[in-house]
Amino acid sequence: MPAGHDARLSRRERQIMEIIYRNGRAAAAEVLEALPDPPSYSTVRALLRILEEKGHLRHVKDGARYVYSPLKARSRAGRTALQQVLDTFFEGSTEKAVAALLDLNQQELPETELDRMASLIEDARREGQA
Amino acid sequence: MPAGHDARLSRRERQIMEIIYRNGRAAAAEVLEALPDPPSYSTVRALLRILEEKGHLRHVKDGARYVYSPLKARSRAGRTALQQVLDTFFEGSTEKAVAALLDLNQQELPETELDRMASLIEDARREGQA
DNA sequence: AAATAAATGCTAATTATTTCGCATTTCCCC
DNA sequence: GGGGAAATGCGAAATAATTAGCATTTATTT
Repeated sequence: MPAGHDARLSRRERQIMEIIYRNGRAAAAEVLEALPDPPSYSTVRALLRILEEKGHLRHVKDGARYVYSPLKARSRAGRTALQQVLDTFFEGSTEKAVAALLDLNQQELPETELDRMASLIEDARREGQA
Repeated sequence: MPAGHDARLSRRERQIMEIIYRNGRAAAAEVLEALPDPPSYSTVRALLRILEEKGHLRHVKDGARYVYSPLKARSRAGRTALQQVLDTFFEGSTEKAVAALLDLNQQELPETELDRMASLIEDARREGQA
């Protein structure tokens, strides 16, 4: 299995998967609305069908329409994606990635969140000693 | 501009960009070696040419061969990629992303690195107050 | 300087992706 | 339960991506 969420996805397929992970789930109309350079409704539906065939999505009926959600849990997909970014851009260094992450939202991090992150690091310290 | 490093890249293009970001720079033969489901040498060269035309890569000559490197600095590309992962999988929450990051390399984080990360958080705290 | 080795340039073909239209089904409301 | 609205299913055309071959250029070695 290669890198990324799934390196084998095509451009549109990946765009759609990202939209659905963001929303948690979505119907064709919502995906269409969120797509850059949006194609037709038919096109979106075709891609959703393909993604389902490939085993990346499933759907449930909600009235007349299909609501799609990812087969792979967001948390697991997120870990995979993070690992990929870590290896590609940060030489596998957790520290460098954390530094970049803190830099992203520089001014908007509330005290309480900083506190919790400090706790996370203390937890990791104790884990390491165990 | 859409998400990811560049959401408009095709599957192979993205694979190649990731390899070059990982290595810093690479010639065709090295890219070929690192590609999953490796195509022919000609194919790799064609894609490198395309990526250069599109403005993602540049090359310098090293003896007979071209050595390619990204036009966009790795640090900047890394920030963009992180932001994308943050928004797609962690609801934009820095805290959740940091937690996942610490979880990835659970047992392998040396004390000194944990110390430095704790300092980073303290720095962010001071920045926030400034 | 010639021969060899190793790289690139370009063109053309195959394959995959992306796209949309139209027929059909499903739901919802009166 | 009939009519309208809104969804899906399917098939097939157009576009984009991927691939490889062969001619040529560039470097290296003897």
